[in-house]
Amino acid sequence: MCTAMESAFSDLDSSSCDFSFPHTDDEDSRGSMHAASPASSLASSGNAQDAGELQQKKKRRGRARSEAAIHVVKKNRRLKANDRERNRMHNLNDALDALRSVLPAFPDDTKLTKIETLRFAHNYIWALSETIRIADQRGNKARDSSSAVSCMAEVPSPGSDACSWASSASSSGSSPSYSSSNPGSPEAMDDYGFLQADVVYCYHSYPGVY
DNA sequence: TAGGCCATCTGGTCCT
DNA sequence: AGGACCAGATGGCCTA
Repeated sequence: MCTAMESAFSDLDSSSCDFSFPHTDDEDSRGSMHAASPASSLASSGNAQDAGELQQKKKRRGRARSEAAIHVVKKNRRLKANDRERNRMHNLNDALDALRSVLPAFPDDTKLTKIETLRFAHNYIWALSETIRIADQRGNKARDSSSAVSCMAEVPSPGSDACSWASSASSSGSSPSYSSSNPGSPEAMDDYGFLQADVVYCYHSYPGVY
């Protein structure tokens, strides 16, 4: 948006602050800067009052210049901070994209919003955890009864059709409600129509969310 | 046109 | 002092 402005300021540092000053008292006094030589000649003429005024002018000019320099330094710092903040948000968005990529996809290919991505991931992780837990339970039972258990990985792999798995997931469009309750509670999953207590999923593979 | 989502800017606070 | 993080403000874009 303000790249031109950024580039304009990006290579500014405190050492290069003598130009590009905003409008200041200094500017107003620049006219008198050029008129300084006559003034100095006046001072050298022995007029003590004029000499005092000249000193005052010099002081004012110096103060204005340093204020302007501070202003530019501050502006430069702000622009650098803006740049960092932009990068930080880009990184955050990249992480969100990475998260989206390992979540089951919806058939209509609508990109999940940020909040949806986080909530979906929250539920998805819970579902996978439940899968493991239930599979473990089944495994123990199977061992006890010496019968083989065939596991079907029903939890969709990343990028697969989430709706075949979470049938009602898209029923609320792209704005699924979110249960802030304990992820371990079944009602937390109901929003997406995920795992029900009587449904057994076998853990197949963990998506590589980082 | 209102509302939702998003990117960006900004100032404040905390941490190293 | 400078960077990271955060939350509020603002404006643009899109959709119902």
